[in-house]
This record gives sequence, C-alpha cells and structure tokens, in this order.
Amino acid sequence: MEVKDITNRDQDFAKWYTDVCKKADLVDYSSVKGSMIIRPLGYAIWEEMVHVLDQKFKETGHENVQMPMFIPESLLNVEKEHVEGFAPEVAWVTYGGKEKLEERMCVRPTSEVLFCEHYKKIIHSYRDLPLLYNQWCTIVRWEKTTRPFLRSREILWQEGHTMHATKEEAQAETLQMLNIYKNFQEEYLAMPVITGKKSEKEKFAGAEETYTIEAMMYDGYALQNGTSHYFGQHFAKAFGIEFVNKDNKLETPYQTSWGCTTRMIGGLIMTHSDNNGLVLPPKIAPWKVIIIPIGEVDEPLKYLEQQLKENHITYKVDNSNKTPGFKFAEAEVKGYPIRIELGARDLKENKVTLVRRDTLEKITVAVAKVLPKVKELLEVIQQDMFNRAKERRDQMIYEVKDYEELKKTAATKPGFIKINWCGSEECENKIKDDTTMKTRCLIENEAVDGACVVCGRPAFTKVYIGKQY
RNA sequence: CGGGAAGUAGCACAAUUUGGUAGUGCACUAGAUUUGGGAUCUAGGGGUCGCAGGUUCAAAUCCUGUCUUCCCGACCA
Repeated sequence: MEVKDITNRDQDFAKWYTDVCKKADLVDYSSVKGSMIIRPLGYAIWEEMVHVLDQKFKETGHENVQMPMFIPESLLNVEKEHVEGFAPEVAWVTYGGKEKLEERMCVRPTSEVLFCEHYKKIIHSYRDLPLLYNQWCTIVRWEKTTRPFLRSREILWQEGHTMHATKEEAQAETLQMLNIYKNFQEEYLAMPVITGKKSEKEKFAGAEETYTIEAMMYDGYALQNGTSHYFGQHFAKAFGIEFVNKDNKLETPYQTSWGCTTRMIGGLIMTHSDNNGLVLPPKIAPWKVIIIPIGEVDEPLKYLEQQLKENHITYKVDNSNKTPGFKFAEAEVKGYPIRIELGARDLKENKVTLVRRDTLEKITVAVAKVLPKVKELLEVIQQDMFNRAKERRDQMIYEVKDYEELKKTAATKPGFIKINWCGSEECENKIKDDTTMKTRCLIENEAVDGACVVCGRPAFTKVYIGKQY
C-alpha cells in the first residue's frame, strides 16, 4: 500500500482500511450506534495479543482482577483533573429496573477511581505494597464519531493498576510496562514504535507523567497504541490512601496505570496490509498456515497436517468447494502468513508450492523440505515485515528548523516532524491551529540544537509532532 | 457539535434529471459439468425503495421534516 499524495488521503485511505476490515471479516457494524461487533478472526487476533501480554504481565508479578463496571458519580468526582478529563465522554446509568437511582452511575471510562476506593480498604502497611493488578475488560467512552478498532464507544482493553511504597519504584514500574508494550509491538506485531513522555497538554487526566507508544500508519498519521502513566500521589491523596512505613509513620503511596486496546489490531492493518487484504505478522496470526488442497491429495495432506501439529504450528485447511483461484484470493484477504498449495500436479514431481503473504512470492520445495521451510519462512517474514515498516517510518520522519518549513512540510509530506521546542502550550496550540498536528512525545535521548521552531525562545527539548487518529 | 456526501435485496450499485409494472452484478438454493489465480450452464428464492408527513389519478422519483451511516474538523486509546 503506497500513499502517494497526502491531499488524496481522505476518502481513499479510509475506504481501503474499512474494506480490509470488512473483507477479512474482522468486524461487523452493530445496530447499536457507535459500537462494533468483533467477528471470530478479529477476536482470534486479539486473543493472541492477550495471550502474550498476559504472560508478560504475570512474569512481572501482576495479578488479574475484575472491578465493577459502574462508577457512582460521587466516586468519579473525587479527583478533580480526572473527572474534568473524562466527564464529557462518559455514559450515565440513571435507572435500575423501574427505580430511578438516587445517585447516577457512569459506565467506567477507565478504572482508576474504582481501584483507588479498593486500595483504601486493603492498604495498611508497607508490607501490603506493592499491589500489582491488571484487568481485562470493556470500558465505555461516548465518542462522537467511530471507526472500526481505532475508535469505538465500547473499548476492549487491558488496564494495569499498581501501588508502590516509593516514588522510584512506581516510576520504574511505569517505564517497565512501557517497555513491555514497546517490545511486544515491535517483536510480535512487527510495528516499529516511538516511545516517550507526553507533553503537559497531552497527558492523561490526573497523571503526573504519561508515557506513550506511538506508531506511524501508512498515511503518516500517528496511532497512540498504548500508554503508561505515573500518577505520583495525586489520586492517593484525593482518596486518602495511606500506609504505615517501617518507622511506624504514615505515608502516601505512589500509583501507576497502563493500558492498551484492540486499537492495536487497527494499527496492524494500517502498518502491514495491502491492496489484496490483510497481512498478519506470523507471531500474532492465529493460524500461521493455510493449506489449499487441489485434487486428490488425502495422504500427503494427512502427513503435512501431522507434521504441523507435532511442531505446534497452527494451520487451517480450506476444504470448501470453491475453485483454487478463489481460495488463493481468500487466503490473501484473510492474511495467513504462509499459504501451502498442496496440488496433485506438484506432488507427482514430489513438490509443494508455498506462498508468502507479505511478498506474494511463490516458493517450490520438495515434500520433505516443507516443514523446515515453513519454520524458516515464519521467522523471515516476521523480520522482513518489521524491517520494511521501520524503513518506511524512518523515511517519513522529517526534521525542520524553521516555522515556514514546518508548515510546508506538514501540508505536503505525510509523517512526523521533529522540532526543537520551548515547551510552552502556546506553541503547541499554534502548531495545532496551523497544521492540525499535535505533539506526539518528547525526545529524551537527543540534545537540543537550536531555538524553538515556533517562537524562537530557547528550546528545552526535541519533540515529535504529527497528525493523529 | 460544525462542514460535506449518501441511504433501493445479505453486499455493491442502476433506475430519480423528465413521476407511470423495482432492475443488474455478486452472494444464496437445486442440478449438471468443472477445479494450479476469484469457474460455466440451467432453474429458483429474496425488496412495503431509511422513516414520517405532504403534493398527485399515480411517488423510489417532487416538497418538508426526521433518523442513520460515511468522510473532514473538534474530542479521545
């Protein structure tokens, strides 16, 4: 998928995206406005993500819990910045059966306050800390406009919530989880991502620091694919959470939260897929291989299936009564990383045809070599997909030193722009008014080499800016 | 919530300009022939034209209102 012209992005790219989702049968539109139905293939991809992430969370000491779905208004109101950030987009429940509720409740837009209320009950001593919790659940944010996976009213996600005795430990947790997300997305989703701190203006409502994972889509737009927040003691103080330390003195604990959603599926599509349909990285594809039998091939099929099973390579067999051509096209629409064309004609010569989904390259191998070749290809495809995505992204990051150049680049070249920045919200707003771009994240490991591109005052950091989903 | 576009069969669309029996392709059902890049033939089933009013002998078509969807913007993961 090549995006040639940023001005042409609008309808064509959006249409391509929704087409891929629909044709691959990842998603369907619900009669409930703003909500989507995740179809079996879409859900299977999510389950793969859940499986890997959940394992990583557990390896780092986290436990899964389930909190309530409803938040009483008074509870949401406890932390001022938080409620101001979320109140505009929550859904309210006002009736229970026929009874009008004395106090209305919102459907959780995120669960910080629910966790805090719970923490208050269970934290007494430094011995109770740290608390490392996670929950897999659905949240509701009343978005005005929606798009499959990228923005919907019901969001299927994971939210981690932790409490620590010290600031250092909480900050380390925030960064640890950020890195887990980054590694997961790069290693499993083959999506190169940029991580860093959000500006004051862009950070989470109630957080002291928000770290973000930013991926770049084909069209140069940014997709925020996860966040990790350090809250300091904001919520803990608002909720009156305290613990007794080793010296028998009262202290307030330090809090983090971090989350990522099915939006990653959208990111996957807009990073890898092409005009033939979905392209899934092998490590996250629910089925690594699709076998398409052509003609009478019962015995070799059995043999191949057995080999794949023994090696724990997930696969599907397309036994439908369609023509081979139809099945090939269908396999591409659905994004199976490797297609095996198991045909009587090839088998006469003791051969099998493999096809890479990412490059559509056809590879003919001897029957005995199929399994090692599949294993090799799964690794090669994964690596190649990441490399291609990274190369494309890097080519779409520009550095500018002058405001006119910034405006011109923003208008003509899709992608991120790297600038020196003074740190003021005033300059952020000016950039947004002129270009619709926002700051993505601060760049920590690069020294400033000039004045603020917008106002000319001394810069304090470099920052990426970009348009976003 | 501002600006644009569109709603006709499961899907994609035509018919609307000029009011007059609701159509095509894909999909679906049955049978036959096919099978290495989206098969062919035959025979079928499926629509109160988004909804509500109005104009008219007559409305998918004209008018008014309304709802929904999509795109851009704002907001957000």
